[in-house]
Amino acid sequence: MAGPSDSLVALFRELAHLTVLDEGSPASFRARAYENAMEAISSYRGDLGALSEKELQAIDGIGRSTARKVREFFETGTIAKLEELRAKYPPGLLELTRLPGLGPKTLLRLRDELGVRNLEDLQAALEARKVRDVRGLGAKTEEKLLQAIARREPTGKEQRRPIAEALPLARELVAALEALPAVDRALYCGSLRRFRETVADVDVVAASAEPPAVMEAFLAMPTVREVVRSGETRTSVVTSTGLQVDLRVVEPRHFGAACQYFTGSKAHNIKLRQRALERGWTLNEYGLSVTGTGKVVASESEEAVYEALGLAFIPPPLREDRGEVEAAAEGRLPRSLRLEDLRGDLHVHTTLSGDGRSPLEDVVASAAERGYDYLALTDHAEDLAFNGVSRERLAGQKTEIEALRGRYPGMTLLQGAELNVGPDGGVDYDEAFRRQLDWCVAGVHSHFELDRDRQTRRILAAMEDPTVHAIAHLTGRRIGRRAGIELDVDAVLRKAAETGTALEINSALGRLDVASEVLHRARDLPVTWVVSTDAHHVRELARMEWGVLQATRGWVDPSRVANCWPRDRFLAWLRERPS
DNA sequence: GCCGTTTTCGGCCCGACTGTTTTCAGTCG
Repeated sequence: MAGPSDSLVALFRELAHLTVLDEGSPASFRARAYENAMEAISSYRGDLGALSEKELQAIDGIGRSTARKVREFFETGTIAKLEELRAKYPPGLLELTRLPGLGPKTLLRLRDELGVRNLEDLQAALEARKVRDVRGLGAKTEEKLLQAIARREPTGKEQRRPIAEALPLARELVAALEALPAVDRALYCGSLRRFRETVADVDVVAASAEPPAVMEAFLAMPTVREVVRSGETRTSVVTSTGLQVDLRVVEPRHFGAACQYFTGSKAHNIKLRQRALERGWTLNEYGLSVTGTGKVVASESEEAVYEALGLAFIPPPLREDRGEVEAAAEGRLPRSLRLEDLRGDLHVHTTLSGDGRSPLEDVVASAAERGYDYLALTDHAEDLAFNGVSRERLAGQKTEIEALRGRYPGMTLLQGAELNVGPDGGVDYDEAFRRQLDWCVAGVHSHFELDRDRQTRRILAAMEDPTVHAIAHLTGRRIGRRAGIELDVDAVLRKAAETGTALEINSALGRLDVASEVLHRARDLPVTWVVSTDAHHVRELARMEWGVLQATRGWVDPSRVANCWPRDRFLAWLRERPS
């Protein structure tokens, strides 16, 4: 959803980055204020450009200075302060801040004392062994920086990885750790547990009474390619895929506090620690304790930490400092979705689709095993190259479904299709044929290159079609591989509220489409959602758990999720739709 | 730079690891 506020957010991100360098401090309060402003800007629903300086200042996280910069941006297209910093710290120098191990203080000292202005300068200084002459730096630092430069491209933390890549690895590692006799429990934390769509690294916490044994076994795991650093309780490695993994080993009695701590986000934890301080306590990875005496208030479970702080338990996907701490304090957190809330799956394929891998019978049997009350079969409609299904074959499937209905009386089977949204919003077959189907989802599978206006009109047109019940994977993005179509998201959300057309939350890890930012943006709008797996194989029916986390992250209330409704209500909703 | 107030300046979160120190600063998460 590219719009003016997105470029504004990007400018503040750059401002924060440059300010850390300018002040020579990663803990710069000014930089943090810019980051808070970023959050305030991106979560503001409305036209920021229409607000006066005074109105801007009324927004939490925006003060006099930021308000002025926002106005400046809308009036001139830029921010003078940013231009000034850009001139002071050219891109070549800025690039060096991405080198692991090189912080702002050292970088500025290298610039002032050795005249380092870019990567080439630094490399030359390192090779000439001049860096060791700078006070506070030595031969080891030279070695470390040379290595950091050498492996700059493929590994390390510069490149965020899609969740679809990191999550399976994290699960394997956790399972391998839990299989160790020395390990009580293990859990992946960090941004992965918060269910961010990309991650810079994987954080794993393990509970053990014998940390050295765990570290030794961890370092010996086959996936470990390189050891970044290793201590008694904390170790960082790079895996064979280039992903960094940080393992923290704690005593079992500290497990909950450690998981809380390492799950973050940073901003969420800062809020929590402030709350602890107000109560005369200190919160760290070992627990919540009384400042001074060290008497433990809570440490064994995350639940206990939140409870002691007077907060409802905050599910990890919500921990982004988007107002969840305040909401938890006031008892108005959204009721999070649970897997068992889902009463049916409304987007699944069978072998009828060219890319489906499980036959109809198996798909229906698996859905029944999951205890679903209803299931919609949605094979690809005819316009999709290779994989699409003709009217005749769809009619044949209807007969098969009819026969299966007798065998699964407890589950309502809906015959549907996944329609293709054409460049102008038209969909497959003809209206009379589509009306014979029980349930249609419509999604974008082509023409990703159209401009934002046309894409928006295209989606709005599909939503107005009375035979379209839901829009599948709204943008068509593949995380880390293909950007989705650009859309005026607010217009789409308004249309969804107006027409009652549901928006799908696609559970495939590579999609997670609708994005959580958009879900969050819609939190107070009367939009109907469906959480679907888009399964092409029976094992992919299990993806529903990811859709649940995605919805949670987006503050989606289960009362607005159509496939959380009991069958009677769901079917009544289907019948009621205007046509 | 924001916030809040005992209104206009002071506070703003915490610890491990590393490398360079002679007691700690810088970086990272």
